[in-house]
Amino acid sequence: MRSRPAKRAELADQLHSAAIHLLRQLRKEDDASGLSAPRLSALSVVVFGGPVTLGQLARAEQVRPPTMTKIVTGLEKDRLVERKPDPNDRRLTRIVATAKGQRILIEGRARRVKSLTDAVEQLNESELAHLDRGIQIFRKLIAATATKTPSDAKT
Amino acid sequence: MRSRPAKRAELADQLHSAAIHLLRQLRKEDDASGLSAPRLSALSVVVFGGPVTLGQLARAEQVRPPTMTKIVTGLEKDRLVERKPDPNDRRLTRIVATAKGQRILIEGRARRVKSLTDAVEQLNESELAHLDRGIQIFRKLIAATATKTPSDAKT
DNA sequence: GTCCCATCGTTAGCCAAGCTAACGATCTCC
DNA sequence: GGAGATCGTTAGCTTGGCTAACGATGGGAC
Repeated sequence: MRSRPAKRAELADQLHSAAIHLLRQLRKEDDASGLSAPRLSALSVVVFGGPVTLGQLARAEQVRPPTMTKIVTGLEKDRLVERKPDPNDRRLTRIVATAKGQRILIEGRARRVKSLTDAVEQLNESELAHLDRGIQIFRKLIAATATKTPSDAKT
Repeated sequence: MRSRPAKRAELADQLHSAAIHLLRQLRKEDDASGLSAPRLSALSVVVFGGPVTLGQLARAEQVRPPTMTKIVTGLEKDRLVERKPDPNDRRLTRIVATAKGQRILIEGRARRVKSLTDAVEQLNESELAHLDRGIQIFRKLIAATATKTPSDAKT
């Protein structure tokens, strides 16, 4: 009894669909925090990753520099981060989180995933363990797809 | 050794982050198929859900009617779906998939999740089983958050 | 039968987030 | 010191969200 061949593609598909619907769900929580998913994610990198350049941030978030410029500008308007010119290389822009940014990140993130957290609370021990293992695999998959140079097929 | 209390929030957070990065990854595959995630998802409902009204489609995809109008208009321009007036109730717009739409859905979906499928192929039996279980829980969580009336906190 | 209201989808107009192309400023290396 | 690389921004486009408002249709109440 080998692995059912069709099952793997199915799993990938289910994962895809699940991710879409999860994010749609969570987007509804954004109103309260005022922090969209991209901003929350970027702010998280800044808060935990210390001062980073805009380019590093763009690479970390896997978007193009102009996109990250917009996101950072938005965060800056809300006083959540600050741009600081690098004294050694003035082409670079160091981005640091403000105190408000650090506080809002924690609160906002918690609020955004509140309904998800609530749902997780309902799980029993066994389910929790399975979820844990599943997420590990999940993350591994994402790392794999990321390194698989997605658009190389054209080359 | 009880469940570590912090662990649950952490898991929710990891799941959130993982979903964001997965979708960012997959978005890169869109170029090839020309089908973005929202269009793919809506087309899927039309193809497998038979003729549906625009309102039903909007509810199924959890977006507002005007948003779905845009998405359907986009799909219609590409000849993937057609709008058909309902003969019994002329307020309604029945949306049906064209033959091309059905074909493209299968191909596009496969291509979009190709890198993910590839990654899944690399998993061993044990990992596959864990992923399977994890996804079941995952879907259960999403269903739970959906019914938990996300924005009721304001009421 | 004729209003009155509910329902449905669209239009108009806004915003966020993604992209490419092009540019100015800066650094580096020869 | 000049040439070319690197960095971030600007400009301009697309898609996909939203709300508000509207026209058309349907269904009852009277």
